[in-house]
Amino acid sequence: MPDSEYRDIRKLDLFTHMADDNFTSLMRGAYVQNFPAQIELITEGEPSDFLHIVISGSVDLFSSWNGRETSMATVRPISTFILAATIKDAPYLMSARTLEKSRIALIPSQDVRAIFDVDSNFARAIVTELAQCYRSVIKAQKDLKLRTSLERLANYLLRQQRHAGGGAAFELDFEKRRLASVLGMTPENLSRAFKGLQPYGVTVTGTRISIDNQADLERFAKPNPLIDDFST
Amino acid sequence: MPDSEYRDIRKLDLFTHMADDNFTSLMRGAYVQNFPAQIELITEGEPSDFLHIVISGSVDLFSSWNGRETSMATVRPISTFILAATIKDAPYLMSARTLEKSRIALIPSQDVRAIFDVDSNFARAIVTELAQCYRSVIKAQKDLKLRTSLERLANYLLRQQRHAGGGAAFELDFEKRRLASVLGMTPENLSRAFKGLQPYGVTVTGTRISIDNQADLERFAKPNPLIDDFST
DNA sequence: CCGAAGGGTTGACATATATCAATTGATTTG
DNA sequence: CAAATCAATTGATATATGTCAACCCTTCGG
Repeated sequence: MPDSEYRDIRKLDLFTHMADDNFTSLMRGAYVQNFPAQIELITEGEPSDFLHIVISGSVDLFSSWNGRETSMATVRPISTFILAATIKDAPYLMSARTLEKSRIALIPSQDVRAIFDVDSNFARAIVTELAQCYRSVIKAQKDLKLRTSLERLANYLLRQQRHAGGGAAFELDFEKRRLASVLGMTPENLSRAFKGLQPYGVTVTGTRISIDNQADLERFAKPNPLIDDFST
Repeated sequence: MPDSEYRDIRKLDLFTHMADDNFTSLMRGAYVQNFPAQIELITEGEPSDFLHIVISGSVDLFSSWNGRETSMATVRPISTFILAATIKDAPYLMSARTLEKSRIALIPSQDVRAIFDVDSNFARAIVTELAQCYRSVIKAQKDLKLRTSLERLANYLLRQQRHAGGGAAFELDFEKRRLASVLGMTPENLSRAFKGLQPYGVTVTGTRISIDNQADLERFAKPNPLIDDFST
């Protein structure tokens, strides 16, 4: 693993406070691999052998049941995924596939659990990370249960706008079909939802979104930090 | 706090492995209170001052947005709630109200965080608990996104049946209106959904459910451990 | 340049779900 | 007991969302 990647991983909240020895030992057992797009990295139901870290590219976490499939989240660099399964030594609840060419580090789960047992700084970091993940899913659940698809899209756009720097125009960082899945609707419906937001000053050109009337859209979307603010 | 309650709390996964001193010190700062039914214990958005433990009775965790409200979960004895907010020292994402006369222990959040910092067994237990909570919400999310309301009800009944011991007949442990909210539908729709399950051998009499044709219902519900098994 | 493939869009339609209003039935309360 | 509540149900209807098929448009490879 190149030194710069090593340092980038070390800087993750999860690893930054742990003892040097332990970090080194974790990394010794890890390996890094480049994957092409559309590769299924893990499959739900399988035992959780590795903690994954996305170094570059992006990964879609999705889930299937009875022939249906839904996108649960997208993981972007640099962050980990399936921490909970690793810690609990339980089967993956979600599958993961690369969305593009991606570089992924794999740390054997048993190493993570072993270091977790001896390094209390690491254990504490894991607590914070899991609490964060938990709260994110709760927010997603509130979004799903309390809002219509049009409201979900409107609030997604406002979040994405803020994430992109706050300007009136910005790019979607999803393919639309997957955005639809993330938002819990069909691609056809997403298309109509974009039209449904036109009266509130939303213009779409390909993946470029322009919010022409910020106040109007916000009045409709009614964003709420307890749902839309991912930092708390 | 009576001795028996003290011991019951001590036996919770969360507290069972921590040092005696630390547990005692946690409990010293705690207080226990009896609440009547329908009392709002906490309100979403408020700072998380206390970790709550339900000793008896039951508590509904719910959330509101734009005049709508939804039930997120029900907490039954003996377990804790809002651990994540306590740990992160972040605002509650959900409100909580007693469903019946309930006895609740309140542990100051800062005590929990302080002991968490010095007792690594406690920290580890918190990790396990949070990982469990996280996975439960992911399952709930899959349930919501991948299933129709009829399928959710069918699978809920199968889970509840198992929880009640596996017999063909059992009691709902929810008021129907709240079950509807938990399952993400209206009470009217729940009523119709019960009718919709009649062809699969489900009989409803008040809160009593009878599953007359187990195989039929399972064939329709297609239960899946990665969604319906709460123990993993 | 052509044609195939695939994402995106659109329209017509089907289904699922919510809403509203009215009624029933059980439970509580004076 | 009777009145008052409130949950549960039912029917009629509206709205939201999904499905299917067709088409458009871009991209990519021969």
